[in-house]
Amino acid sequence: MPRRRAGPVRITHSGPVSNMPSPRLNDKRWSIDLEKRIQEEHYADEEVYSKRYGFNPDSGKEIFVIDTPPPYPSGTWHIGAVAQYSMIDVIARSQRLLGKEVKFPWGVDRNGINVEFTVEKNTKRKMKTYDRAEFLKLCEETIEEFTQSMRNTARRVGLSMDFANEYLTDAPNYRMVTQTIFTELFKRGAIVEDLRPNIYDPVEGTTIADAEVERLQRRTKLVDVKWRTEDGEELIISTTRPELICACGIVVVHPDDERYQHLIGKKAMLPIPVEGREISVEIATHPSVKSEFGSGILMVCSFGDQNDVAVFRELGLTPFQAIDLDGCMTDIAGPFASMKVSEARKAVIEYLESEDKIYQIVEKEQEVPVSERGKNPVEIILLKEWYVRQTHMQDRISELSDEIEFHPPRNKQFLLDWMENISIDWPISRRRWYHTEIPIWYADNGSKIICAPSGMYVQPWCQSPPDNSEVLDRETREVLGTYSELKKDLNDIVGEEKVFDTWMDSSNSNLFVSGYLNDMDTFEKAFPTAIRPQGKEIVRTWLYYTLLKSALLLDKPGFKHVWIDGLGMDPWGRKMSKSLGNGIDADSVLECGAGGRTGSWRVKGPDKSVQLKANKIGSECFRLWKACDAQVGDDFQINPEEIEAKYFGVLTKLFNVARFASQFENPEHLDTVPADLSVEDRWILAEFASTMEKVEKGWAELDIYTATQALKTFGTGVLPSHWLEMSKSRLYDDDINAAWTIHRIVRDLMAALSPVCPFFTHHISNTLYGESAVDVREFPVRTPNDDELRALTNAIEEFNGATWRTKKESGLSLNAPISGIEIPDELSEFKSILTQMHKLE
RNA sequence: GGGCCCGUGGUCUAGCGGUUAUGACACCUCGCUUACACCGAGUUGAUCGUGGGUUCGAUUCCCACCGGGCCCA
Repeated sequence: MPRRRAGPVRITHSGPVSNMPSPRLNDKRWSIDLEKRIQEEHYADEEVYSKRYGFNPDSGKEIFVIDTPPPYPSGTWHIGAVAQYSMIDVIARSQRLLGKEVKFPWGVDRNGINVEFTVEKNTKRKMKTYDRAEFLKLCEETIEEFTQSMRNTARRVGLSMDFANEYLTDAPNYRMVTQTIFTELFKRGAIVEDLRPNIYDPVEGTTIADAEVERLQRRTKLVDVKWRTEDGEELIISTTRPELICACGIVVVHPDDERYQHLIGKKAMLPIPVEGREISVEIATHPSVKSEFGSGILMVCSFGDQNDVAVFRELGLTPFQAIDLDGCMTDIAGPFASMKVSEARKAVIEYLESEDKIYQIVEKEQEVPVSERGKNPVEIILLKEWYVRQTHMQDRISELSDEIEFHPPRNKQFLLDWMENISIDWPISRRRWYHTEIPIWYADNGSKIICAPSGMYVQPWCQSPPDNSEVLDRETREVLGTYSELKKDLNDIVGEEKVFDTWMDSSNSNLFVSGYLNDMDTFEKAFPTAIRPQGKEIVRTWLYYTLLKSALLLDKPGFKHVWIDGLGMDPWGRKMSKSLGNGIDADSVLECGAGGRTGSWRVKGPDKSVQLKANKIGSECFRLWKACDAQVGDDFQINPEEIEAKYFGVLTKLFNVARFASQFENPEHLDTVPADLSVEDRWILAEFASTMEKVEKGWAELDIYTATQALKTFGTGVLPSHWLEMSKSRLYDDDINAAWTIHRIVRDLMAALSPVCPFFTHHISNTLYGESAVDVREFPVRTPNDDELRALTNAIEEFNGATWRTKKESGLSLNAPISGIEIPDELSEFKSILTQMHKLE
C-alpha cells in the first residue's frame, strides 16, 4: 500500500498565466524556514516586542495576570510541558485579543536541590565539603547555563512572555518576598517551630515533605526473627528492618487474633542487645495489625514508617531515636551504634544468625519510600524544624477554592483528594544551601529570635542582623523591640543556617507576579491573580501550597481561574521517561523541517521500538495540534507523525486561501460593509459571523479547543470549498464586493487565529494589510449575520456536493459544463451564481 | 491495598439524557480544475470496553466487572 506518491507529477497549466495578478505573499507555501525567519524578526527588536507584549498596569484596561509556572532549568525541557506552555501562551494572547491588559511573566524557578546535585556530580564533591559561599557561586553559574537554553526554547515555541522583566526565584527581590511572608506568618503564629518526627534523607542530610516522597520497588529481605516472652515462649516476628529492633516500643497483635490472646499484657524480650533502655517491651493489641501477614505479630519501632509514628502517637509511647542525622545508628543500638543503617542491618542479621534467632529469611519485592530528588531511602527522625500550620486550614481553603473557577471543572478533584489526605503540618525547613534562607537569628541561648525587617533579603548564615530587625521572645513571639535598641544586651547571636523548602518560594509566585510587596498599587487591582495554569501532576504541591499561603496571609482565594492540563504521554499513552526510553525531545519537534531536515525519533513501545518520521512540524503546527486535537485537561499522546499528518495541511490550506486573496487589491474601507453585497457574500459573512461568535466565546471562556475548531472548520471548510469556488470568477473579474468579502474575512480570521498561530497570522496580516494580527487588541467587529441565509448553508453544501458527484459519475471534470441539473427552489437567490460556478446549462 | 481519571470506526478525537454519533488522519475510488497534488471530490468503515440497573428513551446517569493511566499508602 503506497502511502505517498513516488514522485509528484508536475502540472503545467496551459492557461493564460501571464496576465494573472501576482500574489503579495511571495512564498509559495508555509514552511518551517519561513516560520523561523518571522520568529527571529519578532523577537529581535526588544522595543517593538515590549510594546507589543509588555504590561502596563495603568492602561485602564482590565488586568489579567497569569501566574506562569516558572520552569525548573534542567537540561532538556519535556515536550509535554512545552505543549502546556504553548497553550498558556494561547490564553495570554487570546486575552489580549479580547482587550485585557495581560501580564504574562517569564520566571525561572532556580532554587533547589537539583542544581546542588548537578554541581556535586560535575565536581565529584559533596556539598558539605565546600565553603558555603563558594558552593553557592558554583550553583548560580550552573543554573544560569541551563536557564539560557530554556530561554531559547521558550522563544522557539512562540511564547509572548515579558522576557525583559524575567524573574528568578533565587534573586534577592524574589527571595525577599518569601522571607517577608515567612516573618509575617511567624509573627501571627501560622508558622511554628517544633520537635516532631520528620521524613529525612540521611544521604543528603535534609528533612523533606510528604509531597516529596516517592516509592520505588526494591528487593528486600523479610527476616523472621525469633523473640521470646519473659516466660520463655517463642514468638516469630517478621521485619524488613531488623536494625530497628533497638527502637521497638511495643509488640502488637490484632485484638481479634485468637492465637495470641494469652500473650496480651506480657513482656517480649528484645532479641538483640541494646544500650540505655529497657530490654523488653509490652505486648498489646492494635487494629492496624494484619493477622495474615507473617506470623501476625508486629513490632512497632519509633519511626519505622508512618504507621509506626501513628501508633506511637496514639498509644502515647515515648519514641527512641535510633538513627542520627548522618544516617548512623545511635547509642541505643549498643554494639551496632555508629554503623550506617545498611551496615547495621547486615550486622544485626549476622548476630541473630549466630545466636540462632532467625527462623527464616525471604527475599521479597517491597516498595521503599525514597526521596524524590535523591532516590535515597528515607528515615523518620525526630527533629526541630519549622512548620507551616495547615491541618486547621482545610475547611477554609475548601471554602475559598469554591470561589475559583476550575478548567476543566472535574480537575478540581485532584486538589480535593489531596486535601483529604493532609494530616500533618508542612515542614518547610531544609538543611541545604541553594535555597532561600530562613531570615532569623537566635540570641541569648536561643531564647530570643531576631526577625529580618520586611522588604529585605538576608542571609543569616553569613550576615549580622540589620539594625531595624525586630527582636521577639522565641516562645511567646512577643515583640521586645528593635535590634538596634536591644543589641547591646543580646548575647550569642547565631544566624539560622537552615533554608526553605523550594515550594515555600514557589507558593508565592501568584503574589509576586501580581505585585505583592514590590508594587502594592497594582497588587490591589490584580489580586486574586487572574489565572493559574498548570499541570495536574503538581496540584498537591504548587497549587495546594499556593492556596494555603494566600489563605493564611490574606484569607483570599489565590486565583480567579485555575486551569489544569493533563500530561504529555508517549504515542501509546504511557508517561514519558528516561528509563522507558520513550521520550521525545521538544526542540527536535520544533526544528523538524528547518533547513529541509526531516525529523526522526526512535521510541520504545510496549512491544518493540518504532521509528517515527516527520518532514515538517515547527511551532505553529505544534501549537495548532495541541489547541485542536483534544479538549484540555486530560493526558494527551504525542506522536510527531500524527501532528504533521493532521495539522500541517491546515496551515497549508489557510496559507493558500490567504495567498489567493493576496492577488486581489485590498478594498479601501474594510471596516465599512458595502451596501450592495451579493447574496453569496452576505451568506458567507453570516457564516463567518456565526463562527466568530463561537470563537469569541471560546476565547472568553478559556475554551481553546472550541475556538480553534471553529476557526479551522470555517477556514478550511465552507470558505474555500464553497464560497471561494463560487466567487473565483467574480474575483478574477475584479468584482469589488467579492474582494471586500475575502479580505475582510482573511483579515479578521487572522486576528482570531493569532492566539494559536501567532507567526503565521502575523506574517499574512502584515503582508496583506500592513498591520499585524498579533497587535489586535479588540476582538474583530462581527460581520452582518443573517439567520435566513445561514439556514441555507446545508442546502448549498448539499447542492454543490450532489452536482460534483453527478459530474464525477458522468465522467466529467469538475469544471466541465453540465446540463439537466435543477437548482432547488430554496436556493433561487443563488441561481445565477450556482449556474456560473458549475457551468450549468 | 485505597483514591481519582479514561475506554467512541484502523489511529487520534467531539459529545454532558432524545443527534441519520462530530471532526481529522489513514484506507479505497475518481479527478492535471487560472489558490492549493503538501490538492480536490466521492465512498467504505463504530452494536460508543463488557454485563446489569434507573428512564418512555442511555454513548451520556448509577452499580459491578474487564482493560489502560495517574496519584497515594
